[in-house]
Amino acid sequence: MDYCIVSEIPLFHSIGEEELIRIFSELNISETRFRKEALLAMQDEPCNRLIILLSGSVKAEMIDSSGRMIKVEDIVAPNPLAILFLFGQNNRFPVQVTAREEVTALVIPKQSVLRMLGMNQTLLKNYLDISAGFASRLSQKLHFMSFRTIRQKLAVYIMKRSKETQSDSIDLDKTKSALAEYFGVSRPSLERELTKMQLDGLISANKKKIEIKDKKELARLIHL
Amino acid sequence: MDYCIVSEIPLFHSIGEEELIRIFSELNISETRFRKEALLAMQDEPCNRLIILLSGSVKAEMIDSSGRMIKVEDIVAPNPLAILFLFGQNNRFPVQVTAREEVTALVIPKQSVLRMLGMNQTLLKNYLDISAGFASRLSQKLHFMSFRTIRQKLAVYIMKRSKETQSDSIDLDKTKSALAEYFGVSRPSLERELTKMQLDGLISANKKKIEIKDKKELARLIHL
DNA sequence: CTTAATCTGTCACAAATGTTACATATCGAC
DNA sequence: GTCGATATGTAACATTTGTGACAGATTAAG
Repeated sequence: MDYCIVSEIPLFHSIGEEELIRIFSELNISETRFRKEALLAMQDEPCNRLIILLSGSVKAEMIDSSGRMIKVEDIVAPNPLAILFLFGQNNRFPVQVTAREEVTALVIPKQSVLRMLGMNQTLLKNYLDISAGFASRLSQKLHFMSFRTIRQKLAVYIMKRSKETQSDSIDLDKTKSALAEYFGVSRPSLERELTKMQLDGLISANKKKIEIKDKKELARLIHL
Repeated sequence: MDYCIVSEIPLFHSIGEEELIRIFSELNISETRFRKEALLAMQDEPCNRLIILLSGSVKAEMIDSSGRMIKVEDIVAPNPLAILFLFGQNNRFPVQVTAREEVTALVIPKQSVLRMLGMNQTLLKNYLDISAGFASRLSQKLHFMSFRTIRQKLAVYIMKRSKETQSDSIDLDKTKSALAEYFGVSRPSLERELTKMQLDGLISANKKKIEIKDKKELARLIHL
């Protein structure tokens, strides 16, 4: 295994090469390759190993018993998957994970993860930081979902993106269909609201670019 | 501090008295008392300590800048609070935490938590298990919110409660107003849907008691 | 460049939900 | 019990959102 690649993994940040080799040598860690469309984990399967992507990307989906899929998230290297659900009482994968392309991944059994975290304080801190990051995004999404109207959700989304890029003009990274899905609303409804907001002079939207025209009103929308 | 009380705390489960005393003696841990309505943590305040309730209970609320409150959760002793957000980059309390009654709590600085987790494998496992439990509930609530219609949400809620009590008849513990708030819908809309579901023969609702009449159809609603 | 697939913008219409209002019922303090 | 506060049940009406459909635009593959 290549130290250059492994040291890029957030979980192993700031850990020296010798220390890393020592840790790896003591544990049962394997590198596995998955083809496109291969299953890395099935929904409801016991979550007994940590999977960290080394290259490629996967999609996580929820399947209900009627077979309908709900896309949950995309995960790209070098991130871990389902790190929040590795431990716990009845820990099962909440989603099905499929390779979107050729994927290589590190697979570490749960027991080894536990030992590993006890071996190195920095590693432990990394693990906790990464977990907190995921938890924070989960919680943010929940907060986001609590906004009632599409207009409010758009306001939140636009203001957040604008803050991130320090600009009154934002570029959509996802397609509008994906955005509608993320919002949990239908695509035409999202389009309609974008159009209305443009008519109302709140924003100016063109293709994948949105410009903020009335920051005050957008802020007001969010705060009730 | 009393070992009997401390050993009831999930985080310290299965840890012997001497070991616990050793751990506590090395760390900076304090016991604090809060009066009713006292603030244990403010929203957006840096989350630099772990707070574990020893007795009493608190409520966690989100406040937007218009002052509107969204009740998030009640936490009772002997549970920890905001354990998921203790670490991470820009870790702040996502909610405001207020004592619902007289409360005593263990307060452990973040650095001490880190050291503590490195000192004892069982403690580490407990911590990770507890975190996973919270993450799992968060994820479940998100899944719950993703159901579109009020009827679906009611179906999920009723079926879940029915499973918990092993009975086709459930009692509401909250008022219907509170339930509506939890669902993120208006009270009259919730009432209307309950009435409709009764007319459709799915349930029979009276005061705070709901009986399941058509389990098959309720299950179908959930799975699309 | 051509073609097929996907994404985008826009309708008209249906369905779900919110709002406001009011009457009644229930609960708690006294 | 009385009384005020809160919870419940219901209605008419307004608003928001979903659905299905369509044509044009954009993108990716060949």
